[in-house]
Amino acid sequence: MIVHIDCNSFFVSCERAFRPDLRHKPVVVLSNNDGCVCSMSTEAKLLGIKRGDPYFKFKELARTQNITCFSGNHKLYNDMSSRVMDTLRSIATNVEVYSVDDAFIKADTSMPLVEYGNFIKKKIWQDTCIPVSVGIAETKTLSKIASHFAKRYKAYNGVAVIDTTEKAKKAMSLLPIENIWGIGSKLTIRLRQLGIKTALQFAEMPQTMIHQILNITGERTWRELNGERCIPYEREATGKQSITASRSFAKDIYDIEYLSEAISVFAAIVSRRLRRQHGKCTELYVFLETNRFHNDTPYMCKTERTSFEEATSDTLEITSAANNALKRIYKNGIGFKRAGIVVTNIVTGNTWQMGLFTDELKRKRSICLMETIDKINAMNHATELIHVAAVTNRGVDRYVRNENKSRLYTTDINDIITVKAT
DNA sequence: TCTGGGGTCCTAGGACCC
DNA sequence: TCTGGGGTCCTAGGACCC
Repeated sequence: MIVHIDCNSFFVSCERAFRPDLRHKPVVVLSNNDGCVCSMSTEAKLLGIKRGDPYFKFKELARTQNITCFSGNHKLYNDMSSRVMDTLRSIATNVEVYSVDDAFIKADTSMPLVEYGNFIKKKIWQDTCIPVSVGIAETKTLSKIASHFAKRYKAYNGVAVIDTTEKAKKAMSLLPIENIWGIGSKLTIRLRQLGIKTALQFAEMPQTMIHQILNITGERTWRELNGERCIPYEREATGKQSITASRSFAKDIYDIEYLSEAISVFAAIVSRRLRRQHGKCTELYVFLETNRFHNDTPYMCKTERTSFEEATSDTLEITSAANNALKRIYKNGIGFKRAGIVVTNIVTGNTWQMGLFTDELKRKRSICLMETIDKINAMNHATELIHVAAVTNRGVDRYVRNENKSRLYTTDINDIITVKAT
């Protein structure tokens, strides 16, 4: 059996772990730039707040209803996530970390399944103060459905097990298709046009029909609902195949100097992440985007691709290539709301294709320089001590709104929590 | 005034080859 | 006069996820 563990309102729960006074109160965590809702507590949901709602539209409601709003503090959430995953690893040997707030494990236990689920839930709460929902079923897709029910219906007390065909059918008959893992907005529209409304109706569609209207991914979902395991179980997280760094700005940016500085910060971020996974890239995309929500100006997204002759993770090389790409797509007089960098074609390990004219000495020096910079920067969590000259150490944050950020309770010694005796 | 960021996988269609 | 067909590889973009 496969166990799906899903943290409840994860970002909100991370904030609450250090602010127990906020339990049972409406809380939301906003996206970068205090843009829209990323995570909300049930109490906030009951007040009508939905995931993705823009902050400016409910700011007044937040004030009158005493909704606590946090800016995203992703360093904290990532650290809390790794604590949750560590607890899971102490329980099972085959943890698949699926995202920051959910994971799969294979049930390897003699315990009754509901008891096992409760044990996991309790242990994570003990270790991290993060509430989770646990779903157990034959396939990943069904275990996702189980955890969905565990989260939404109080009677389950956070643990739901689907271990018979009858239970699977019952659960699926109550689940709208758009809540199936793998069925997004486009497929929902198409399926609804065919009169398919519930997961059970979808699962009972004839295979010939599935072939006609779905691609291989959709078919896999259909098989999984019918109890056939076909989404592979990936225990070891492999390195990323692409790494992105991007931000929306608080206002439209017209100045190429500003953009260049942001792009240089992104270059440093992706280079560092590349080196952290012992990877090098050969391809780089730089993109600039105008505001999608302005009706008076046309939406525009310009992307420029660059490739490196030899795979690299050198900040200087990536920064310079990214800035050259920026110059090629920048247009004077256009205000850009978002910019970013993506590196792909990542090779990992010590073997990679060398360039024809590689300067061996230069390459060795570059590796040595990057190692040294990483070591020095690792000594200070708050700001980077060493960065490319064009970049201020305020990073991209100077263009980004971040008004209600909580402290780095778990990763910065200066932010560690103080306990008062009463 | 104000609407996120970081990923994966799949596929249609173009480029290219013989 | 008459102008192929089949295969592979690559890539941009779509769809989906959290």
